[in-house]
Amino acid sequence: MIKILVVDDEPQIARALRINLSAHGYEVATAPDGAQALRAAAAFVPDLVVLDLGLPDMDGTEVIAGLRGWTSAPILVLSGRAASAEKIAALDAGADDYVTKPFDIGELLARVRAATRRGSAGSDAPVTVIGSATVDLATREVVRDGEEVRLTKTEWQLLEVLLRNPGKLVGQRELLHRVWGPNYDRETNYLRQYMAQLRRKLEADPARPVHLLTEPGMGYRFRP
Amino acid sequence: MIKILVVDDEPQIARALRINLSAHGYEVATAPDGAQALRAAAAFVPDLVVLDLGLPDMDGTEVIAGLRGWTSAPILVLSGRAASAEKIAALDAGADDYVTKPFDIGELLARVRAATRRGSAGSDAPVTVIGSATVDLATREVVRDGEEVRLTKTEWQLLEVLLRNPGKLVGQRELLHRVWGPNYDRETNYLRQYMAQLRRKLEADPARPVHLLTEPGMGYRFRP
DNA sequence: GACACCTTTGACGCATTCTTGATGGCCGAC
DNA sequence: GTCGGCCATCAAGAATGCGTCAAAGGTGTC
Repeated sequence: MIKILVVDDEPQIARALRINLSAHGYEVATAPDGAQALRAAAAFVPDLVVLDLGLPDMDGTEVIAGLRGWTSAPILVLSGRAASAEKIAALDAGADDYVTKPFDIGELLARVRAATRRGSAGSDAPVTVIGSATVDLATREVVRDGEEVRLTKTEWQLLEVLLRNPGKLVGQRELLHRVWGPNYDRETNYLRQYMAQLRRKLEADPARPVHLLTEPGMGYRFRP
Repeated sequence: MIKILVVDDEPQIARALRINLSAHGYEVATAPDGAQALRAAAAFVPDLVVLDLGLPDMDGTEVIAGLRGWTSAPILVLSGRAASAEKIAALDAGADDYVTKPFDIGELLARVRAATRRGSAGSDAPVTVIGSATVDLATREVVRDGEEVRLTKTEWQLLEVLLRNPGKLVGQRELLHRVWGPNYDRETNYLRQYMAQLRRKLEADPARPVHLLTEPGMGYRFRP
């Protein structure tokens, strides 16, 4: 299910959005201010963020920057201000769309559809092959030599980040941030522990990995 | 260069858009109606389409459908009609954004940036060629004569600073500052050590570098 | 409450990398 | 011609980071 994080300090709007989005099959979480939004995003890992710019504690562009530091999920900005300068600042900070209040809920839903459609169409490769194993990120299933392989929640999260960036080096800080949250940036021993488990479950020779590679001092890389 | 196709039947608007987009470094083609737009898109293969919905010959959604049949380039719709139903129809037909006229040109440019940023995020290739080696800063990969070359963290940091300033002289103090931090401004021996390693790994003849050049007493320079 | 499973921590051997020192070549200054 | 500064190269010890094993909390289930 597509996960959406709604950030708005006005309870009525947040509630209305939650109801409408839920009714259309999205999984919704809400946050009332910038700090909680960043924390919720780290825990919830949304596929899209609906962000009200008029938050009490932080500037909207700061929240965008905080999100863009580790996620590329679409950000749809809501704002009462229609000034072009505001829109430009938000879009250039990393937002994907900008809607001025009052907004039509149908239009907002259409923009959400447009944003998620693009996000999932481009880089979604639901099934990945790692040696003799087949990983399906959509159904959360791993089959290896005909046998089903069980992965824990943490193992899935870690594997998913790597698989969604095929061939690309993913920094250890980024991995820790996206799997364990912002407060675990230094716990590289977690990475060692879980990478070893993934290799044991997926690689033909766990001691000599071919697809889940270590880049010492920097991070890890999935090579197709 | 990023290519944009502008589709508008009003010559003034088409001209204004062409001038503004060209001034910002885009390559622009224009088409005055739907039929020519589809033909121009096939020939021009744009990275983004700015599409006016009020075309004389075809309905806007038809044009969108015609484009979506074979390209996933972002489509940014312009329209004089602000009705939500229109917007929803266009977005669900495959458009990525919808701007109502009259529009602010700065905002349009920001939306163009946002759309192209997302599109190019996946396939952006900031690859640099050093002799027979190919350096990809995004994926942190170096391939030389078909073989993969491994660089350490420090080597990457040093190389990245040089590659991001192609042709430019980078002072030794700046290099030391950016790679090792503010307390190493005088340790020029580090630079010698690591420049030698980089040349050994990248240059055809490490003793006679062609791309990673020393400027005695000043710093180093990457020549493409 | 007992059990199984997952997560979190700690410790150790090992390989690689970083740091440091020493040597020799090139070039301009004197 | 000699000297001193700057650079390239080589060769160590020191430090860091990784993989692995093992075991202590935590959590949910039966």
